Amino acid sequence: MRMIWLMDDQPVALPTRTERKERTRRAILDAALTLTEQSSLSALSLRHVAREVGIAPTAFYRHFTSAEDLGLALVDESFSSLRRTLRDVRAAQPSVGGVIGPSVEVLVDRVRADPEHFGFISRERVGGLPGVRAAIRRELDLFEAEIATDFARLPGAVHWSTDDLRTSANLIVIAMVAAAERLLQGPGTPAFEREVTRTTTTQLRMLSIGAIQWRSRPQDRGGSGRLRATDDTTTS
Amino acid sequence: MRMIWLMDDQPVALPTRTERKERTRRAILDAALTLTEQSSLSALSLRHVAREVGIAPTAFYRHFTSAEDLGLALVDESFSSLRRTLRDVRAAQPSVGGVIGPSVEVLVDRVRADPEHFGFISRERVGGLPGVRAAIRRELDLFEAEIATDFARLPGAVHWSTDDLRTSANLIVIAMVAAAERLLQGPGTPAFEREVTRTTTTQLRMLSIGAIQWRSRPQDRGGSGRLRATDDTTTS
DNA sequence: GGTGTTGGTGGACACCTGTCCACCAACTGT
DNA sequence: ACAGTTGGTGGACAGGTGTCCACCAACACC
Repeated sequence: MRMIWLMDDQPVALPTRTERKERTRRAILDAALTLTEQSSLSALSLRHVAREVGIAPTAFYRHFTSAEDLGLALVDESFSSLRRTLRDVRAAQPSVGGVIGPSVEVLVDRVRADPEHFGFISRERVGGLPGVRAAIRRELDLFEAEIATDFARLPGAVHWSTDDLRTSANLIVIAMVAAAERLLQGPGTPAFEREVTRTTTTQLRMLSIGAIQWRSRPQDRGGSGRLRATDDTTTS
Repeated sequence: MRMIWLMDDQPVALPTRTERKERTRRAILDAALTLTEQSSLSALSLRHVAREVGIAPTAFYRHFTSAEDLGLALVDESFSSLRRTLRDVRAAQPSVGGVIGPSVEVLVDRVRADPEHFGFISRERVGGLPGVRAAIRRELDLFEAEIATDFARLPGAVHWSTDDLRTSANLIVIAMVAAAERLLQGPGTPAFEREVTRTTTTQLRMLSIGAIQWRSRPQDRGGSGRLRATDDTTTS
């Protein structure tokens, strides 16, 4: 920010060039986000965006080379906050069971706080520009891998196959994506949000119970009916 | 079909008017399906469809009142075959565990046999025309309800809460939708299909194990570690 | 055999689309 | 103080869009 002083000694903030560029860049991103709310990025009109922002259509190219470029920026934005928050949550909780509740709550909070970004992700995740779709899948895969790593740290996990780790982590990611979608498509009432939170938590708990049972099976087929303790997964 | 006989006594099939109408209707549906393969229905150009079919743009309105109308017809088409097939599978299998394998195989087969329809569903399920989205959700909800009913028929299910029935059925539907999407986005190789089949089957088995454990909990909290027999869910 | 119905035509309408271009004013680094 | 850089302008381009309209040929029915 560049300061200049007028005659009456009042400092006036004059935005520097890079600041102004960043500002219209933001405006473009925001406009794109609101305009794609009802359709998809591939159907986004560049002129529409320009009109919304208040610039000439061609000025768009000073910031993004294409709609796909814009989309990738939006993907990055959308995930960065969620990724950070969830990582914090998982780092703070020692057990897998303990991490479920807070994780779902974080997800619901983030989606509520920023529906446009998550709506964008949910829409572009399937069908849209291939590059954007790929970027989103990469983020979700990363997320899945982190969950699998968490699982691998569980006591007794050394004997679980890598495949099954990924498979169960995948289902968890799927359930969370589905929860976000339900949240976005349903009414924004607190009651509905609470219901989605409850349902999703239940689903993840069921799942982790099943996963733990499942994996003890291959090396203990036909053994006694006695199963591993599952306290980890029920402590909220 | 109206038959006419030429001089040399060869019967020639002359399509009646309604048959011809039905034929171009089909052509429109097919064209719309291939044209939306890369984008969404809301971005579908009516003129493009007409060109593909080989009719004048305005002739479209003789068959559908709008793009949404077309979309609803496609939703109906897409689900009708799957719904029928899955219902047969579930009717033929007495146990929930036994139904998982065949169900997943049916799903994979149907998706492979008709990727255009399922791609359409997967894309329009989120973001697109609201009416179409609602129709798809209705179909999935119906499917979820049927699964919940199956669960309710399990021995010992009388004590399970309706909510938990729906919650677990919901996750099953979610996992199957996700499987279809993975199948559609990944390579069409048989190896990949087998892997998706295996992964999804595992997920559904884990899930049903977890669900069974879960529900026995509320009325038996703090009991022995002994759990219900789960043979149902492991017999393929 | 005549008549109403109907699937399809083709032109015209007003408007919207992405991208190219020359141009400009003002901020920046020296 | 000056020259270069840069964010933004506005017109023009070739084309694409949905929808309206009058019109037609052929099928269906009585």
